[in-house]
Amino acid sequence: MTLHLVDGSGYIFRAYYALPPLTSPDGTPVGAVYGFCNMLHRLIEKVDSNRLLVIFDAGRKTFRQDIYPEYKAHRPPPPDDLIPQFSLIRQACEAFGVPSVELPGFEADDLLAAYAKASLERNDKTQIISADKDLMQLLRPGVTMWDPIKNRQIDEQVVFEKFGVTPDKVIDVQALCGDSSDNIPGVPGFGPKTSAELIQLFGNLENLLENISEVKQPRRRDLLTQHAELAKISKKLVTLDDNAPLPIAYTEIAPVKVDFEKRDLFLKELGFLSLMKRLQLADGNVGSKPVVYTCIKDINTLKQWVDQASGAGKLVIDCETTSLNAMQAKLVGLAMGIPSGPGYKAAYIPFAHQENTQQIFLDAAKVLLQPLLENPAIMKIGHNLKYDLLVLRQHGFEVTALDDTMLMSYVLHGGEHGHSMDYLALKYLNRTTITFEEVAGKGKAQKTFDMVEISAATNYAAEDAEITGLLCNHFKPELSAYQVSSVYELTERPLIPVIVSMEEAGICVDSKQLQHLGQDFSKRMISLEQEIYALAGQEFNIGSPAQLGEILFEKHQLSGAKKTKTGSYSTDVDVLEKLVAQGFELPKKVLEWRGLAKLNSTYVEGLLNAINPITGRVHTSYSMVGAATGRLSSSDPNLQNIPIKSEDGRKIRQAFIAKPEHKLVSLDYSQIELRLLAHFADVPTLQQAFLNGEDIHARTASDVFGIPTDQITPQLRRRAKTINFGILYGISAFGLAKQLGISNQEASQMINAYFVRYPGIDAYIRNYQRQAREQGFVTTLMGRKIHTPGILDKNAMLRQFAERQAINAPLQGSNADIIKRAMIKIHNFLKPYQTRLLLQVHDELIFEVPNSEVAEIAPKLKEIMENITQLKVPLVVDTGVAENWDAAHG
DNA sequence: CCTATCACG
DNA sequence: GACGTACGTGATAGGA
Repeated sequence: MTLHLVDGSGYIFRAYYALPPLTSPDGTPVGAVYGFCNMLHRLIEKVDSNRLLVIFDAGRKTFRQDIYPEYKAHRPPPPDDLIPQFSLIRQACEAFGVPSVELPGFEADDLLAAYAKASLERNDKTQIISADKDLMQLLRPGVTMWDPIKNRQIDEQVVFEKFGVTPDKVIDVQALCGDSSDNIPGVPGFGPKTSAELIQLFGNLENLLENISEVKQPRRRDLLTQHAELAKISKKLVTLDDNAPLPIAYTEIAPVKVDFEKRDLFLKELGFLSLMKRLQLADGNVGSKPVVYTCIKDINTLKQWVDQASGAGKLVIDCETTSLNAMQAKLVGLAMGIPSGPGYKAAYIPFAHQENTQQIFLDAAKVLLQPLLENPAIMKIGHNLKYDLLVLRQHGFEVTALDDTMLMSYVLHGGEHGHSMDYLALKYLNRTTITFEEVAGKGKAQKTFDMVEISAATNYAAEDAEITGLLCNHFKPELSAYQVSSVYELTERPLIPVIVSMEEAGICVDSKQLQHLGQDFSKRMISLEQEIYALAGQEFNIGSPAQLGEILFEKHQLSGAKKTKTGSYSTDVDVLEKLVAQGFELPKKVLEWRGLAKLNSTYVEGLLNAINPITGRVHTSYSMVGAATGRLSSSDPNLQNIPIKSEDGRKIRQAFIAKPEHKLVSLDYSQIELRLLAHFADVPTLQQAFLNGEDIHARTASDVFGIPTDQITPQLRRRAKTINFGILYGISAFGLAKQLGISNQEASQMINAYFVRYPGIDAYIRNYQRQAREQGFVTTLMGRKIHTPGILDKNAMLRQFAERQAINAPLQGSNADIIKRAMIKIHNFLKPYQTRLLLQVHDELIFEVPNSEVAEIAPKLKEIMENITQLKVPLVVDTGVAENWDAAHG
């Protein structure tokens, strides 16, 4: 039986800093206690029915201060609101049935060493649960260490990366290089590299000190001779005392046994009711055997699973790959789930793990799997199937008949919460899943999935397949119960293959042209920099808002300083433009510089880096659940925010080109959200204006300002345009005033005039806000529900935010519905043609059309888009055909 | 890792 | 009476 030794003090500080400062009903601070209970619970589940001992520091004074008074002397005392929590945390251990110890005069680390020794003497295994580097010296056969933060085993390899030596030499290295966090001196001037090198050569500190003369470098010899005593003291300080007396005898540490009643009483007293409920739900899992997943390593087993899937008529699939970028991901394995009893059984097929054990060849598996995947009678269930489909297509698979649990969650709960599998598993199935980070690590050391051990990969991947199946069972009946079947069946689900095709197609970017642009921008930035430094009277980092704010508002004492919410000076466009209006040259140059910096880093460099080396094109990734309103979002790279407004920006857009013998064709819905507003709010004047094909902003200017259309100046038209957009966003007089640079009063008068001239708008706003208050969501043209949590919040700010969302969401969301339906219809229409849909930018579709098809296709696409639905106003689509995107957009 | 800024509809 | 103040996204650089 393994003994698990927990570094309790480490846990306390981690819990304290990870959580906001909660208080119990009686006002005691309990944030750290809460976090500690959570961690303790996870530990108990992890160690199952093995032995667990939590070890704490007893106080600040230990034998080490007698050796060296400066030891840990510079550590600040614990925060005030943590002090009362120490004893509560010891009570928590007791309440959870976990023994804990501490010993005055010794650190927790010494007790850990002593218990590990006792365990070794009896040939038991010890698992230390801590990330503390000072404990790494204890590693040896039989003593292992687990980092609970990074969720990984700390083995010799990790220790070597940290100290440059094996665990048995760690204390010697620490003695030489010291430790600033514990205030251990070491040899001044020696860092980790030097120390490790010397210990490698001499074996240990004592041998090194006896043979100082053999050290080659004179400086090192001097330092060692001079500070030998400090090194010896340092070694004493870092060496853990495994002779510390054991407060609880080794044999009395019993396996963990939770007294649920006692635990719940404790949690209730501290006000942790939701935690208590969560633990109660998990209680059934403690000590129970985990579900066993199958690893499919031979063709015969695979055949059995394929046959069963065939019989069941449904199959959960989940691809494991080397990358989140589907176009570049290599397929490493495939998890399958098949209905079994009330749940699912699940298996994992490894194809390409680096591990040197038997795996199935992808081509062999393909023979069995392909008929299943392309069979329209067998539903393929997945979570974010768009990704799996794209990966599978790159490996020669075709997949039809889809059900996607992520999209089900999206249509049921859009705006309410996220749609990641881990989150949904916890919320709807009360299941805590293995996270990707748990199997692959995180940060720089993160492994790609092919480096993960097959056994761990099986547990992770098969669990995902099982969870996906269970989520499908959970959500599928709800779709009709909540009347979102049609959005799911007619919009979201059929959109999957459309997006797959778009992402796979990618778009041509002229890299030569981009490089030239980059050079031009860089040159201009350099000369601007010189001018800016001259104007500022010093050099500084122009890209740093902090430094710029300091120069403008402190050094040069310019007026108009505005603070951001963190208290630093704001230097955004609005602020700088105000300064420019006062006649200052510096902010003008900075704005120009910023524009170029943005274009260069985000677009020139960003796009050049995004060119796929194999296809030579740029493949964005669309998120189908990124925006609560039903819009798509685009990332890696984002192709929905390519510049268009500035002259320089348009040059970026010109670099998006059609392939040879093709044209880019852009079709965009003209004023679609205003048309939807005219439709929903039933405003006769607006509807008539759209029916007449009038300039809508001029019309508004005429109506609001009471001036005939032919006398509208560009200035008035601009104001009307701003108020039109303002209405779409849930306007306030303040917002409009700020946007137009007019007084609140003038803005208020404009809004009043708007409501008077356009009866229906006011009712529209009140209607949707009422729906949001009564039902918690608003509904779009095609029945999509967009949740507006916060609409009843007692915090006025949050509530008003939700009220504005309730105004905007039906418009933005209906726009999304319309263009998504158009995309689906067009995708099917285009099957016999070479024309491909490449991009979607919310109200615009961009196609790559062979020259020979342009004349026939362009009008047909326009017709499909305009007739997707019948509103009280016409939908109008503008078409542009050209070699590049800028020219095509018109 | 978070904040400020800025690109788009 | 005060407070904050237009909707929805994603990428980058700086700085703790």
